[in-house]
Formats: sequence, C-alpha cells, structure tokens
Amino acid sequence: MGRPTVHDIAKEAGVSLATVDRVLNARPGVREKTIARVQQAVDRLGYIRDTNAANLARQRQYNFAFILPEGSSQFANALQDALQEAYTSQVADRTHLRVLRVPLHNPHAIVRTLRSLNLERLDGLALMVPETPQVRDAVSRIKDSGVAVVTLVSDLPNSRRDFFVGVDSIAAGRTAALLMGRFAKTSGEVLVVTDSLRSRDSLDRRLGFDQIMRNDFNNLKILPSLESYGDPDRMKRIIERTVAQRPRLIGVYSMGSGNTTLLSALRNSGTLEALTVLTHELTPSMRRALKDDEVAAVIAQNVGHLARSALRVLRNLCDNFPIFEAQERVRIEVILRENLP
Amino acid sequence: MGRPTVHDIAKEAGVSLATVDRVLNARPGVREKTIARVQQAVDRLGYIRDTNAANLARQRQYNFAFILPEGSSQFANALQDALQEAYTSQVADRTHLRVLRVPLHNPHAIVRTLRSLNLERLDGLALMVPETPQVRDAVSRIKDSGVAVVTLVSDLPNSRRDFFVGVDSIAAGRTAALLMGRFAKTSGEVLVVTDSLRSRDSLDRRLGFDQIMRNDFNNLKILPSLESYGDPDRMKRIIERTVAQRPRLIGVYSMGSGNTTLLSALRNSGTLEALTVLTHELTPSMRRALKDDEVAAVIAQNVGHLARSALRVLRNLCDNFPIFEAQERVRIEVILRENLP
DNA sequence: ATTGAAAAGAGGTACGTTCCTCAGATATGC
DNA sequence: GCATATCTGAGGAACGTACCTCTTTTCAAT
Repeated sequence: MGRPTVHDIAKEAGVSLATVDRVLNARPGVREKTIARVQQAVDRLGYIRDTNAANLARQRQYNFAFILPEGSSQFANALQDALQEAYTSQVADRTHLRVLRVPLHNPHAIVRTLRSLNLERLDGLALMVPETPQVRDAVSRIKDSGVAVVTLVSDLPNSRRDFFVGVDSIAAGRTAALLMGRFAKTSGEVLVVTDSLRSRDSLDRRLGFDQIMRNDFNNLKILPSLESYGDPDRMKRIIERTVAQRPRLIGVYSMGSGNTTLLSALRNSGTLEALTVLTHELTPSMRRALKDDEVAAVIAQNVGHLARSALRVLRNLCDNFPIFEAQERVRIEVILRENLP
Repeated sequence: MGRPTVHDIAKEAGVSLATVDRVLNARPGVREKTIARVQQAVDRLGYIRDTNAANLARQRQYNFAFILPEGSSQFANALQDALQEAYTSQVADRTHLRVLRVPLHNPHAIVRTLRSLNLERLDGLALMVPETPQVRDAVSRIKDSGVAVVTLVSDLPNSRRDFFVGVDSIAAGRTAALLMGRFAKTSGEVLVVTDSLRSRDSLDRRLGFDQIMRNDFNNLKILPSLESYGDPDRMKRIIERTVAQRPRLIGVYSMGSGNTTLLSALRNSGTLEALTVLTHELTPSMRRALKDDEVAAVIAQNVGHLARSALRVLRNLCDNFPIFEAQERVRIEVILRENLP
C-alpha cells in the first residue's frame, strides 16, 4: 500500500470524508473531540497532503504584484529575472505575477503606483522601496483591504507589513566590518560610501559596520559616510577629493550601488591596488572586479532565494498557513575571487 | 480564459487528445507532420504542462537510496536531517527514500551494502563514499541495471556515475587559501590537517589550497598535510608535536572532521588565540568556535541544497529530463562570526 | 418530549493529465 | 487492389483533493 489518502484517514478515524476535509482545511463545523480524532489518525498513518492533487483541485489563482526600483539597478534587474525564472518553473505555478518598477527617490510616484493597484483582484504585494511616512500609510490602506504585504530587501519596520524577506542589514554591515578588520594589514582609515543614508538598509549596514569596528578593530578609523545620491559625477568628485586628502586610507566599504564608478575613480587615482574594497551585491561588474583583485569581497544575497522566499511567504499568508522563519531567513553570502558561483 | 490545456491544444492543432498526449510525452506512433502541427499549437497558445495534474495522473513512485557515512559525523547527520526534511515537505513527494549508513573507512562493507540493494525496485542511488576501485566496480554494476547514480559531496570521477552533486573541492581549497593569505598579518607557516588524504575531496582541497598559496602568498610556508585517520588521540598527538616544533606557525587549515579535538589540542597548547584557523562544514561545534573567535572562518556547503539538488537530479535522470547544471551547482559558502545563518 | 442549531455523513463533480483500449483511417509494398 | 503496418481518433478510467449540496445524527436548551 502506498501513501495514505484522505480516505484512509476517514476510515482510520471512523468519520466521513467530508469531516476529514473540514479538519484538514480548518473549516468550521467540527467538534473539538472529532478534530482530535482526525488529527490522531493523521499522525498515526503519517498522512501527508498530496500537494499536486490539492493544487489541482483547488484551482487557486494567486495574484501577486512586485514593486521594485526602476532604472539601471543591476540588482533589481537580477531580482526581476529571478522572479521570471520562478514563474516559468514550477515554483510559481497558479501564480500570476505583475512586476512594477518605480523611481527609487520619488515617494510621491511610489504612492501613486500603490494607489493604482486594483486591490479587488490582488492577493499579495511585495515591496522593495525606501521607507517614508507616505509609503507606510499606503501600506496600511492596502492591508485594510486584505492583501498580504511583504517587504523585500529593505524593510518598513513600522508599517503593517506581514513579513520581511531579506537579510539582516545590521548583520551584513557587521560582516563587512569583520572582513575589513581581518583583511587590513596595517592601521589606517576606512571610507564608507553609499547612495543615500536615508534608506533603511544603508543606515543599518553602517550601524553594524560601526559596532564591529568600534569593538574589535580600533586600529582602524572610520570616516563619515559619503553619499553619492545615485549621481556618477558626484561619486567621482567625492572619491577623488577624499583620496587626495587621506593618505592613510587603507579600505573602502561601499554599501550601495554605483560601484563601477567608484572603482574607476579609485583606479584613476592610482590607489586602488593598495586598498581593501568591499561592496554589496554580486553584479556582473563586481564579478569582474573580484576576478581582477580590485574588490576583496562582495557581500551578497541570493536573488533566487529572495524571489522564491517572497513567493512562498505570500502564498502562505494568503492561505493562512504558518511561515517557517528559519527557511525564509536569507543568508548573508561572502563572495571572494575563488568562490564565485 | 485561463491557461490553455491539452484540450485546447488538440482543438487548435485539429487532432485528438490522444495524439497531443503522444507528442507531449514523446511516445511513438505519430507522423512527423502531425508532431509539427501539435508543436506549433503548443507554441501558439503558450501551453505549459500542469505539473500538478501530470504528477497526479502519472502516479510515479521514485525509489531512491542514499548511502552516507555512518558514525558520529555531524555533517552526515545534518545531511540525513535535510533529506528527512525534503521528504516531509513537498520537495520529495512521490519519492521513497532509504538512507543507509556505511563505515567510511571500510570499502568492503560499502561494497557489501551496495550489493544488498534490490536493484529491481530501485530508481536512483546517491553515494557519499570514498573512492576505491571496488566501489567503482559496484557502481558500474548498478548502472548496468539501469539505476540512476549520483555522487554526493565527494565525487567518483572515473566511475560511471551520472552526475556529481557537491562543491568543487579544488575551488573550496582555493577559497580557504585566499582567506588564509588575506587574514594572515605576518609571514609564517601554515599547517594543513585532514582525516585522510586518500579521500578525493581532501586531495582536491589540498591541491586548490596549494595553487593559491604558491601563486599569491609566498610569504607563507605550507607544511606537509597531517592525517588523523579519524582518531582523536592521534590528532591530539600530532597537533601537540607540531605546535611544539613550529614556533612560526600562524595558521591551521583543517580539511576534514575532528575539529573539536583539533581546537582543544590547540587551546591546551596556548597558541590558539594567535592562530588563524579555517575549517570545513558548519557543525554546531564550529558555530560555537566561530562565536568564540577560535575559528576565523568556516567553509561550508548548504546541506539543504545538497539534499534537494540530489533529489532533483535523480528525478530528472529517471525521467530523462535535462539537468540545469547552473541550478545544481552548490555554492561554496564562507561563514564568519557575523554571518552565521 | 420537543425544538433547533451544530456536527457529521453521503454522494457527487471537478481539476488537467496520463494511459489504456478499440476502432477507424491512411500509407506502403506487393 | 489487397494485405499489412503504421497513424490517429474517440472515449473513458484513473490519480487525490477540494468543495458543493443535501440529508441525517447528535445534543443541549427549552
């Protein structure tokens, strides 16, 4: 005999199929006592729901929307590709995905996009946007209409989102600091660069970076964060100026994007080779930089994991299923020249 | 209208359901011309096979056996747990798993276990065993009876196995070397320890380690590998002797198991704090060692990935489906104190 | 004892695919 | 034009679960 089915459970528990179904799907109309009897039968026979048959019968369609930053962000593009891949593979079947791209630095446009969603036929929403009061309010409104909301990569801690899928940015910053401290051969100064300190994850990375630096590596002096505001020219200028003024610079930690510009500026200044450079997100240009020994390590999160995890969490939220936090914890990956995937 | 079904394809191509089914499942009995017509209909409508319905109807049962090393190996235990988890989740449905544990250092017993398998009702086999001629022969015999064979963690390169699921051990060794070189503050000597150099992955790790050390870090001198043969007493002795004889020792790279013994020996000698220690596999004791700053980094492979990947590959081999190599490549993870999962 | 709501049973259809049989059509070689 | 082999069609039964309607039972409150 193969795997037990609902029929076997019904027989074992001495109830009808309908009752088993009610218990398994947590529908009302069953006495506590009977629920327990069915549960016991399930445990005794080791019944596992056949998800294939269940999904087939259920004919459930999940409508999910993903809001990602627009523009040239290689990371967002990679994430969209990963979603597309999950969609074509069996991971996301019976799921309809809509990916919307919004301007990262324009809260107004983000809110407009959120308002444009047809909440009637939306089951879940995944958001990767900076934290602003307007966005928090919009999320509240969306939650009120019963849509599951997940934040992606960058959290909205004080909003009513159901779950956050992404890495702990403080821990990521701490990891960067540990690498910087361990890699540094001498004492000196370390520069921290980012797009903007207004984004939650940059702030948290800096926080974590400082924690470890202060505790474990006080031979290294951390300079105030420089912000590029996503502007290559500005990035170029601030890097050139800093390098000229700081002869004791031994490392650079880049918490945001614009790393290609950063590296070319350092290359032009002739200091790149002597510096320990750490960046985030494994983009094609960072792969090249690792291979060329221009970047010592890249701290990354697996976009495939992010995509699959977000989909899984959204689906479980829609079905009121529990979420296994351990499984959804996205790892902080350390990528060096020799363990490039 | 929702997703197109086989019925839609049949209508679109002007053939019957049976013919569509024959084409989709590459069964014989269909003219080239008709095959093309069906293919076109599939492309035109964008038909995607509903895997849920397919699996349900197919009623395929996959019978897989896993051969893992027995004993106290925390890694093998974790792998078995991961398999168990995959089994209870939907990842492994319609799959029957048998996990057999064999003595690692006894090729004879391994072969006996392999011979005891009922090949008639076995669809796939995953092996994590050291490479010996006897094992290679046994694999040949198993392959002859049409069973899919996958090697796990440690490859059997000259056998007739279908696929290897695990990390590139040479690259893992190179990663360790890169870390050792970057972490080292001064020049000195580095010790390499392992269970036995007769196992393929230890050999490869050493190979990779030497490559990078030779090329990039010739300020560090690598000592000949020490083998513990899985014997704690021997481990203790050889470590004590080496530490006493080598005052310029700055790092230890442990390629195998027995790390708890290794660390306690180093701790007793009073040199642990000054050493950069690198190990493999994130066991509970290595987690602790990372937190206590006794181990600088652990190079690990995700056992969950290994388990899922092995199952996926075995299933695809059974169904003659293609294997997406990129998806099955297991990452070499670098775990530090701050990015512990 | 009667009532009525809650709980449980009985029986059914549907989901999309696989795989089976049997009959009918078409092509191929003589 | 006939036998033979190869295609194709038609129809249907399964797979295990979900979910529907309609009855029947249970049990406590009156």
